[in-house]
Amino acid sequence: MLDIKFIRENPGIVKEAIKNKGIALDLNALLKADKELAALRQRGQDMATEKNRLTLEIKAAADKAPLKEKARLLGERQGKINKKLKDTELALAEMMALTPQIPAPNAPIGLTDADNTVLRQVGKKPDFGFEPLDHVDLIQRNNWGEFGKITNVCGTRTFALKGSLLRYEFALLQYALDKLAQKGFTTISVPSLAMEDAFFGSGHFPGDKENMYFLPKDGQYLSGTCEIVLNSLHCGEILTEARLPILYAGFSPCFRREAGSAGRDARGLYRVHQFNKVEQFVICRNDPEESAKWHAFLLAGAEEILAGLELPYRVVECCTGDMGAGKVRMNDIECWRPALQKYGETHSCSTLHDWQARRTNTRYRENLGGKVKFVHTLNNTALATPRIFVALLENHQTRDARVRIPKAIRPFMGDAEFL
RNA sequence: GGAGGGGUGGCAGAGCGGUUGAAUGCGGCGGUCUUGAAAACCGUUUUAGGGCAACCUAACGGGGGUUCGAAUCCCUCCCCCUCCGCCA
Repeated sequence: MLDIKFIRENPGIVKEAIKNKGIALDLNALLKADKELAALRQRGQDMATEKNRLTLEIKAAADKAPLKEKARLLGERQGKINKKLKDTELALAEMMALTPQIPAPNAPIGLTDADNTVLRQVGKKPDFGFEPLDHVDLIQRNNWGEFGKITNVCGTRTFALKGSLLRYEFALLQYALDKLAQKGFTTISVPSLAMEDAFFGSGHFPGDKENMYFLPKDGQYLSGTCEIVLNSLHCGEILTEARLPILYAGFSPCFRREAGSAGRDARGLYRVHQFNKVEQFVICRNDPEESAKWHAFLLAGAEEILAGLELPYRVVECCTGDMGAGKVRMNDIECWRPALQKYGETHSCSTLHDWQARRTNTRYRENLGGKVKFVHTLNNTALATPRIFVALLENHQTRDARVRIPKAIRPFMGDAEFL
């Protein structure tokens, strides 16, 4: 969500962003509703002033009846205006919710990930000297998981991990949490259940509703990332500047319906309905330079984790259409998948400036001058399981279908060298 | 699931139909005093929209209603707390 004043003053810039992000929003209709609303507000306010004046007169008057009747009639007219005002407000709010953040000038322009550009490639792709197995074969050979029966019991895109692979999952999550704690993050586990407002606040609603599991008896949704909850942790608050930045390393199980991706990545652990994720989340001062600094910090955090996992990866600059409505900038990290001979997304680092903060009404008071401003928010994956297993198992496999554990993880795995 | 009690400014906590946008205390900010600090004292301190300004309007968990007038009464939803029941 953008500032209405910014939209009034920069309709051209906003129209450009709407076009480049492929958003279905008629900005002219929005501006028209905004004008209508201003006029209605003025009329409503004038009537309220008059009504307040009458009310005081009634209180003082000896004969209240004629004044009361006058006030009642005014109230009727007021009701009509207020109805119109509410309708217009609602229509405007719906359009405002769709207004996109302005993408950074250096973001590639394009509507699909085909227009993303590769920033850098890191690490050496493994040269096996044999035909590598894919992660599903490795799991089945070692009896590390279950893909067949479990889907009969639990549905599509579900899985079970067994034995050392299950232990590996906990080790990796612990590794990521420890790493972030060392970097100054507050580690925090949050519920996967959340109420609608949180999904609106993060920007996942109204657009991405189809991708959320809904629990109709309770009116709650299952979130696909703990960003949704972390983003609302300070909603409605006015923080002191001294409290910023707030760094959260969040953990939660994540749920995604994967609506619209039927048949895609159907094999294995890459795209599943339920997974676990450690997420980096930053709340900072309203300052683009400050945001840029934390963006680099979050990206570096993910890359340090991948370095510890000894995985080859590349960093991608996402184009306008791929980054999502709220984002200024988005960098995906894609890890190498030897079996498919291609890269697959494992991390996503985003700068949103005050776009989410406006939706959650999260603000802070500046030290100097005491001005109240919206905070900036950023987020990046730290580590998501089981998706990371795709790269981890395939890249570290041996000729005899064993899997090597990266040195950094061995302390969490009883110092074992192999799974 | 059953019974009850609550949600008010940065925080604590009054108000329970009419100058209450809101007492009081704490905290914050400015000042007096002091070599400096503390203490004490004085002043100041919600947010949002409109207006050059004086000022006007709105907001006491969300939404709706009653009334000339609602933080205060009614309805409804959400959240928190206590007790009972059930439960990992």
